[in-house]
Formats: sequence, C-alpha cells, structure tokens
Amino acid sequence: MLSQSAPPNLDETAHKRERRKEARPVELLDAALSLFVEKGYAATKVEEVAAMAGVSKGTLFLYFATKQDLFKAVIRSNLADHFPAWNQEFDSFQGSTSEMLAYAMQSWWDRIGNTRASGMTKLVASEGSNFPEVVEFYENEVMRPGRALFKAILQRGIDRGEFRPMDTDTAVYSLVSTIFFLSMWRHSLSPCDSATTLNPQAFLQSHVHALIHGWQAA
Amino acid sequence: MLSQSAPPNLDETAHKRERRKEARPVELLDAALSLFVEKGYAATKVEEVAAMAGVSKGTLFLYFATKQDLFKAVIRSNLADHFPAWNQEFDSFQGSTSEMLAYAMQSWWDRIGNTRASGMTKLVASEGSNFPEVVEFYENEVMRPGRALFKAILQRGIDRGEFRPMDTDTAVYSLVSTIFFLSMWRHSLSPCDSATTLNPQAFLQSHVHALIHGWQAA
Amino acid sequence: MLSQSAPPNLDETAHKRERRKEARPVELLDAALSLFVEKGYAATKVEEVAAMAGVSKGTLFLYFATKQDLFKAVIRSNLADHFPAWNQEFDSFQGSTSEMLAYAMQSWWDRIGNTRASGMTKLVASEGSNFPEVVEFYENEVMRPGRALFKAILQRGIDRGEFRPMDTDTAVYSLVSTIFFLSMWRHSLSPCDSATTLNPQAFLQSHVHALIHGWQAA
Amino acid sequence: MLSQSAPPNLDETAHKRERRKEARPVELLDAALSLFVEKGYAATKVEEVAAMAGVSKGTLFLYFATKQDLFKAVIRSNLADHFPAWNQEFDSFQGSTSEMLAYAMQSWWDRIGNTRASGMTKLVASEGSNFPEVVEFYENEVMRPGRALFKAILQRGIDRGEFRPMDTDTAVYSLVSTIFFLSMWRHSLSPCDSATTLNPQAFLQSHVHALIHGWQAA
DNA sequence: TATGAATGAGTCTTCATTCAT
DNA sequence: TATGAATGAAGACTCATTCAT
Repeated sequence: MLSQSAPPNLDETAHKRERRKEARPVELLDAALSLFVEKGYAATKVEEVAAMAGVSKGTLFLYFATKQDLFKAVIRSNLADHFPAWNQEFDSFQGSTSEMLAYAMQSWWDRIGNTRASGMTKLVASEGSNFPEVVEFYENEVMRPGRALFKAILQRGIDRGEFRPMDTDTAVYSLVSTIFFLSMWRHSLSPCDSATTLNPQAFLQSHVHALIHGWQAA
Repeated sequence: MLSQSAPPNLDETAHKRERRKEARPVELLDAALSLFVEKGYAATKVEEVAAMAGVSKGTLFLYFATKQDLFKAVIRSNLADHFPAWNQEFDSFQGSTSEMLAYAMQSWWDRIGNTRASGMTKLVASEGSNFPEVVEFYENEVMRPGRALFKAILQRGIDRGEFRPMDTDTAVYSLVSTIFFLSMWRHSLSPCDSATTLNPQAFLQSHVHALIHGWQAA
Repeated sequence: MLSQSAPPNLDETAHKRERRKEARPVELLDAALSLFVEKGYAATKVEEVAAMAGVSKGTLFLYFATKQDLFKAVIRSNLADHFPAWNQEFDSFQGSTSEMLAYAMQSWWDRIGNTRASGMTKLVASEGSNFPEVVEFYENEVMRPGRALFKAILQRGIDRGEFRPMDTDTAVYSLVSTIFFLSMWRHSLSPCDSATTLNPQAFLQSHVHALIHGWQAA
Repeated sequence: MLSQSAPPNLDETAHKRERRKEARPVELLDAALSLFVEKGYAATKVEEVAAMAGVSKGTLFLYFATKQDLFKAVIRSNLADHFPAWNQEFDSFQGSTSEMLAYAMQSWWDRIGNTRASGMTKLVASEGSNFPEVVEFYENEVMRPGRALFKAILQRGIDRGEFRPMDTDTAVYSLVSTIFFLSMWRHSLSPCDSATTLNPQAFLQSHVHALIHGWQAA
C-alpha cells in the first residue's frame, strides 16, 4: 500500500544503503551496547564495534567523535522511557497492591531485565566510577523515576491498609536491589558460570512473594 | 633511651631501600585492590599500584609476573576464609532462626560488606567476563560456600517450624542478591552519586526484616 | 604549463599519508634486513626500522605482528630462488667443469655475495641459535639446495674425468665454507676493520683456483 | 710432598671458598663465554651468567663494572697466546711444507677449533659490529699473528720449491676462511641442525688436502 | 666480599584517532 | 559519506645496575 509508487524493481542494495544511512548510528549503538556489556568499556575496541555494525573504523568516528562519546550515547539511547507508560498503568491499576507490585516487577523483567537493555545497568555499575556524568545522568533519568514509581506503589499499599507502615524511602531499595542483582546476574555471572543454574524467573517470583508477605499488614 | 639521640621522624625517608620482602606482596595487593575496585582493571596502571604501595614499577614485577597475575592474586588473597568461622557459629547458634539470619547478614556487613573486601564482589562482577577462571575460582571459593551456609540456615528454620516450606535453592538468592547489591552500591554508585543517600545499614535491616517476615510460618 | 604556478618541489612532503600498501612491506623488509645485519636482532629497535622505511612505529605493526615475525619475514622474503635458474644454467653449461665451478662461484658473488642479500647468511649464523625454526627454514630452502647444486657440479667433473674421485658430500663444504666466510667478512669484519684490506674478488679467484687445481685429475 | 705442612683435616669448604675467591672471575668468564656464544650477547642475561658461575648477580658486578666490560674481558681472557709456541714449531719443523700445513690446521682444530675457545671467533664475527674495539683487539691479537704465521708457512713452501709462486697475502685467507667456517659451524649451525651431518674432521682433511694439491708446484 | 631487593630507563606493542582519497 | 592506511601517545614488561645490609 505504502510503497505503491516505488519502482518495483528498485534493487535491493540501493534500498539497503538508503535505509542503512539512517540506521547506521542505531547499528553502531547496538553493537557498542553488546560489546561494552560483554567485555567492558576498556576491553572493547572501536574497531570491533565498527566491524559488528558492518562499517569501517573511520565511519564510526563520523558519528561519534570519541569512544567516550559513543559510550555516553549508548547509555542515552537505550533509555527508552518506560516510566510514562508505567505511571499510567499504575494510576489505572485496579487490583490489590500486592498484585500490582508483582506485576510491576514481572513487567520490568519481561520488558527490560530479560533484554539486552538490562546490560545498561551492568554498564553503569561497572564503568560508572570512570564516568561520573554517566552515573549522574542515569540516576536522574532512570534511578530516581524508578524509585518514585516504586515508592508510590508502596505508599498505595500502606494507604489502602494492605501494607503495614514503613519507611518507603528505604523499602524501595528492596526492589531496586532485586533489579540490580538480576541485571548483573544476567550479564556478568551467568555467562561465565554454567554450573550454577539460577532460574531468574523463579527467583523473581519467590523473592517478590517473600517481600510482599513481609510487608503485608498482619 | 629509646630514640633520644636520634631524630624521631627520620624513619620515614630513611628506609627507602629497606628490604621488606615479606611486607611487599601485602602492600601491593592492598593497593591493587583499592585501585582495581575504584577504576577497574584496565584503567588501573601497574605503575599506580606500585606508587600507592610505595615502590617502583619494577618491584611490582618482582612479586607478580604480569598484571593479570596481580589481579588474580588480589582475588585470591582477599578470600579470607570466613566460612569456617561462620559455619562454626551457625552450628552452635542458640537463638531463633530469624535472629540467626539477621545476625548472619549483619555479620557479613560488618566484616566484609562495609569493608574494602566487598570490592572483590564488584571486581568479579565487573571484570569477570574477561577472566573466566577468576569467576570460576570465585564461584567455588565464595559463592558456593556462601549459598550452602544460607541454605543451611533456611533449612534450619523450616525444620524448626519457624519458616514455612520453600524452595531453599531459590530462596538463598534473596540473600545473595542483597549482598551483591550492597557490594556494588558501595563501590560503584554511592561514590559517584552524592545526591542519593541510601543508608546501607538501615536498608539491610529493613530488607532482611521484610524477608524474614515473608518467610515466617503463618 | 605543467607545474608553472605550483612550487615544483612540494611533492616530496605532500605525499606523507599517501597509501602505498603494496610498497610498505618491501620497504620495511629492506630496512629490517639492513639493520638486523648491521646491528643484530636485539640491538635493532623496531622504531629504527620504521624510521628507515619512512613510516611510523605503528605502521610497522600493521604489516608484521611482532618483531620476531618481521625477522622471519626478512629471512623468508630474501630467499629469491636463484636455484631454478642456477640449476638451469648447470644443465645447459657447455664448458669444462672447472670453468663451470669458477663461474658458479663468481655468479654467487655477483648476484648475492656482494649484495645486501648475503647479510642473510650472517643473520642466520649469528642469531640462529635463538630462532631454531629460522635455521631449519634456511637449511631447507638455501643450504640443502645449494649443497645439492655444488654436489652435482663436482660429480659432473668426476664423471667426465676432469676431477679425481672424491667424497663429494664432504667436498661441497669447501665451497660452502667459502661462501660463509665471504658473507661474514662482508658484514662483520670488513666494516669494522679498515686496516685489513682483503680483496674479496681476488680471494675468491685465488681460492677457487686452488681448490680446482687440488681436485683436478692428475 | 707439597702439602706436608698443611693441616690435613682443613675442611673442604674453607679450601673451596679460598680457591673460589681467586677462581671466581674465571668461572664467570667461562660461564659468560658459553652463554654469549650460545645465545648471543643481547640474549644473555647477566643473572644467567652469575647463576651458571654459582654466584649472585651482585657479585658479578664486583668483578666487572658493566656487561660490556664482561664481554670484553671474555674476549681478552680467552686469547691464550698459542702463537709463540706455533712459531717455535714452525721454525723447527723438519718435514715438508705440505705436512707442515696439514699439521698446523689439525693442530688448530685440536687445540682451539674443537674447543669452546673457537666460540670466540663466532662471538667476534656475530657481535663485532656493535663492539668495534673488540674487533680491533681481535684483529691485532689473533688475526694478524695468525695470518703472519700462515704466510710464513706458504712462503716456506714457495722458497723450497714445493709450492708454486702465489700472492701469499691473498692465499692465507684460504686458510683463514676455513678456520672461520669451522668456528661458526660448531657454534651456530650444527647445534640447531641435527639433520646435516658434517664431519668437521673429515672436512678439514679433505679441504686442506685439496688446497695443498692446488698450491703444489706442477 | 657477597647478597638480592629495588630501581627506572628503555622497548615492544596496542589502539583511539586522523585524514587523504 | 565511507574507507582504511597511518599515526603516536600510552602502557606493560625487561633487565642492567645500584646499594643497604
């Protein structure tokens, strides 16, 4: 329908090249994310990133002035903002807060945790000390909104008498820590250690279940 | 009599080439731990490690053949075997399992978590992918014994009717994840992020409290 | 018209970053041969080789992964196969075997001995003990074929009744030793020792003449 | 008889240590000669030399200020002056000049060529270019006297009508080259190349035989 | 004298970055 | 835009040499 007016035998390569022109930064950022997460910032060579993205070293520098810029761009670009949607869901959620919490965590796992996107957390945690601005950026764009969302959920539970009163500022970290752990696990430990078989899904349910029980009003 | 006639504060500079073969490795490993944890493996220069240990570059290579060897030695040397003592305490512990669990976690925090030693966890998690043998070593020497200890505690709770039945293999990760998070937090996030003020001590108590409640038999 | 308005001698500096990928390895091998022969393997710095070839240190490593690889490549590359041609000449030679032998030696001197290529022999003899594979390579590619050629010549002389019977396997070394000596002389002794004036050409003739006489049938 | 006055039970170690004190430079020079010949100057570490001599690195520097000094001392010390004796033998030799020449070469082989001492020749030839003074020293102390001796022998043959007239200055190199070749062979090629089985003794006889025949008056 | 721990200048090698094409 | 040859600053590692004991 859309491409009716396009010449039908427009050769593939031309098409590809055209699309690629736009896509290249994305391909580069994708490759960079994978490699930075897998091997660390320093151990990743720009040439590898370029190769994985299917371009030459020189081309990479056409889009990113320095390796650091590439790194920062990786962080920035992969912050698909889920919070508006999540806040929306939170506002209109009908069930109990326990269900809500379980849903929120599962939702994170499905949409981020179990995705290459969770590599971001590993990245920030691992390389952060050498990139303070990145940490700050991440804190502002991800951590703070995340904590705010969790805090609101916990507060809802307290307000509705489902959860007993608690210091929600502290309690949110029980959820944050879970997210951190699963992110690190997926990208650091599990790839190396084939022996240990943690089932992340099972852990998530068991863990959240325990926390909810622990928080529930007597 | 002791140092009356001698200038009291000459010692510091005097003993430059003093032979302290025994002390050297420890000093170097200490410096290396600090710098590896703070800046990462690649971003740490051997000369910096040597300087922090108060020796020259060449001296470091007298004790560690390569930078990698130094790294592995850092991992190895900091594995002060806490487990025998902990297992001992576990065996002779008199109180309830809830108290025991709280004590175990607090004990970890006091003796390791709140110490430079917890940098090890960050190190392994951050740099592990480039050093598979190190990860394996850590899994065998630290992770596995740690999980075994936690599992035994949980099982004790179940056996004594304090905790409700659960899949202990999965539940231990609720404790492991806490340890991971606090280790990463201390060495990655908190140093960069002065804004966020997580009180680790408060979090630990709140979190463990919630978990225990969640696990307790109705 | 050609370069009226342009400064005529700008070319030299202009083509600095000119791409000459084809030419590079040859230039580097040339420089390396000279320096290795003159100063020895260890005393030659890769930067010197690069400088003599007119490129930077880094460029050298674009073509040769390590200094050792460069060394081996020097050996390999300078083994211009003279043997097919020489064998050809041997087969079709019309004159006496004495003439043939004199011609062969003179030919070696003109085409190799009196050339930078004879540095190869010095190289292998001097540095060989640290590069066993290189020696083996040289033995197979140069020494063995060389001895075979000489042996064939001597045998021709015997068969035709020009030379008296002899152990040709041993006798070839009378020729080999001459080649060795002249190679070493040219690159080791003569450069240092201006006092001694050996005329290699005269020596070669005198020496070969004596040998031929010594071998001739009574 | 000689040691009558010495305490019979003077313990071994004391004796040894005493002797060693004097011997140490010799042991060091011996070790250095072996290693320099085998591995080359640069590839030989002073610590290896010390170890082979059974002393510590520091001790070596008590006797030789620098590695270069050690090298020069090796050259100097191993020049046991055979020429007075050889000149003596030459003067009083009764047989034919052919016999004399064969005897001289064989004598060199037995007393030097087939000895570690011939490593000196390899050393000078291999490392000479980096040590011009060493080459000069060797030329003056070894080469020149050697050529003079050979020249005298050849001249004797001519004077007695055994050899035909020749340019003796050039002809001596036929003998010198033989010595060079055998020295290099023993220390460079033969150790690496187990396949090629040159019998040096056989070669020497064959080669000298040919030369003598070649020089003999018709 | 003898030792061997310590030093640091010197070298190989890597890799982010540039730039002529 | 895209390429990839070229660069050179930076860092790991070596080893002759020193020196306190």
